[in-house]
Amino acid sequence: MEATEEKLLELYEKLQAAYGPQGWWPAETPFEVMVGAVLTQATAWRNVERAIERLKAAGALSPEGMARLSEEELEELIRPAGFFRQKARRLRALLQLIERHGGVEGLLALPTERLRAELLSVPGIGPETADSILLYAAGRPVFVVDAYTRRILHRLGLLRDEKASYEEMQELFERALPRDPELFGEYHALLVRLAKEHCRAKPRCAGCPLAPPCAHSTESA
DNA sequence: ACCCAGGGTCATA
DNA sequence: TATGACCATGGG
Repeated sequence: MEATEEKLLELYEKLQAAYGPQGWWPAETPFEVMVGAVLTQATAWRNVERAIERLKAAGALSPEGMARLSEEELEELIRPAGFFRQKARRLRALLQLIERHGGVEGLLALPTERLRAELLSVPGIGPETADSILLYAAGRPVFVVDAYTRRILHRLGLLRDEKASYEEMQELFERALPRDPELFGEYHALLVRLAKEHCRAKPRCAGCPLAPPCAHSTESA
């Protein structure tokens, strides 16, 4: 096994030992995961929770319930999540994809590659949002890459070229790790946790579970 | 008052 | 291909 792959496994074990299970994705249904995946784009999860709660209270946290809303009503409900006009459009486009496949179950039953392509065809759903849905709603062994992932890999010196694409980084993880959706889900959540816990902590590296050089430090190793 | 969140799209060059 | 502007709310 290559050195990089071993380090990715080591990192996972360290994070897991430090933080334990993260229990992602916090949602009761696959549809709720999909909605949350759109709402959380460039948005603090706290604000997404408010929006989700409002949708739930309005009976709009199901495809049927959401379909009953006008675009303006949907906008108003999700307002706390920010970018609410864009996101209302994106949710409605996602809803149409779901309806075209006879419901959430039908859509999520598609083969992984096909499902990914269908999700990416929805305006406003990019690689990370699509993969979050594949992993956390459909339970597929797909690794979710985000800005934190790139930053941390870079700091740890695990990125060959600085300009690795999303898919290249994804392949890196998917090659290094056992193809287990449970593990992928925890790993991604742990990377987010690491960033949240310590990136803005003061003092900066207090309690960081990683050996120095600290993975999230902006200073070069 | 500034910075940034569990991104993605579109217009320029 | 590669930057920048834009979307918008809420907390540090």
